[in-house]
Amino acid sequence: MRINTRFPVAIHILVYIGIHGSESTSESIAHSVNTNPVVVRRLNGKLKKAGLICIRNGVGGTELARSPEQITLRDVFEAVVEETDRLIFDTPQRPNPDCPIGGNILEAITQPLSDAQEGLERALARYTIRDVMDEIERKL
Amino acid sequence: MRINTRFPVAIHILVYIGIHGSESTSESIAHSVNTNPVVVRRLNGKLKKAGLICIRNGVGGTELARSPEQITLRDVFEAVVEETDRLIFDTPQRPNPDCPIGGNILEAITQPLSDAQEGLERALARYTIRDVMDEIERKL
DNA sequence: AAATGTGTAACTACAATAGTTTCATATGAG
DNA sequence: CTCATATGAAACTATTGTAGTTACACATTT
Repeated sequence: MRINTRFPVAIHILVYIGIHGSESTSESIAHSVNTNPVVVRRLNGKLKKAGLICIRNGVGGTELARSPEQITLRDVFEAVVEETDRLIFDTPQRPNPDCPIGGNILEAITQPLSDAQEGLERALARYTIRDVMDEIERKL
Repeated sequence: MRINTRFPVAIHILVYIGIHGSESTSESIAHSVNTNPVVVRRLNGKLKKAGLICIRNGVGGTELARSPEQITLRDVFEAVVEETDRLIFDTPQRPNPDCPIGGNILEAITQPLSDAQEGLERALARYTIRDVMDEIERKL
């Protein structure tokens, strides 16, 4: 598999910003995630690029670019998953092209694999950052 | 991400066996996949354990344990995905437990993540090894 | 100008895993 | 029975992805 911890951490970051507002610096977020501020900044860069957060350079601080109920987990997923591994399944490097099966297998499984990913993303689209925030507040 | 190439290769193996029948040895399959026979044997072990194929020890050879239209890609997925990474998303090692968010985030995202995986597997369940075989034969 | 936070590059450390080698074991053919 | 051949499994290497870290230039407010 290729999905890594970036996705759950990105959710964590957005929830943190959703709760703490513009006080949120990469330092304070990193403290909650229990990681290095640079790791947070790298993810913040992706979230910003995806239009999910606004970052104030210089003085620092971060805000959600839209309300938490308008940010779905699918949005987050698409923000942090690299272009290169948009497909969560790796396909083997190079099946034998001289074999009728090896030469066609990759194309033959394209549809099922992209269906699978679509199924996953559709499920994620049913949850928002607000839902996660509520779930956390419910436990406090 | 954690899903690796095992899943696509496992599909390849089953399609190969479906087409070539009991002639299929780890050697001949490996040739089609363009990998090492031991890699194939490792996967075969999982497929056998999952009841998808029968392996003849000693003399060698492999067969599907049931007809290709009765083997869904979900069956294959579940056969090759390790128990330890049943969840395709990693969760970060250890968010800060002293932070209200860090201490509850993992639980709060459990449901969405398992929904996502269920969505993925449900999509895979709609395809069988037969479908992939047909798709390949259509291209020949 | 000083203080503080972000952006980014470069590097290290670690983990997962594909690939490989090797050999014991199982099975059928001669 | 013995030989040839295939599988099963252990052990090891090489590669790759990535989290973590360090360091520093740049931006912005006071």
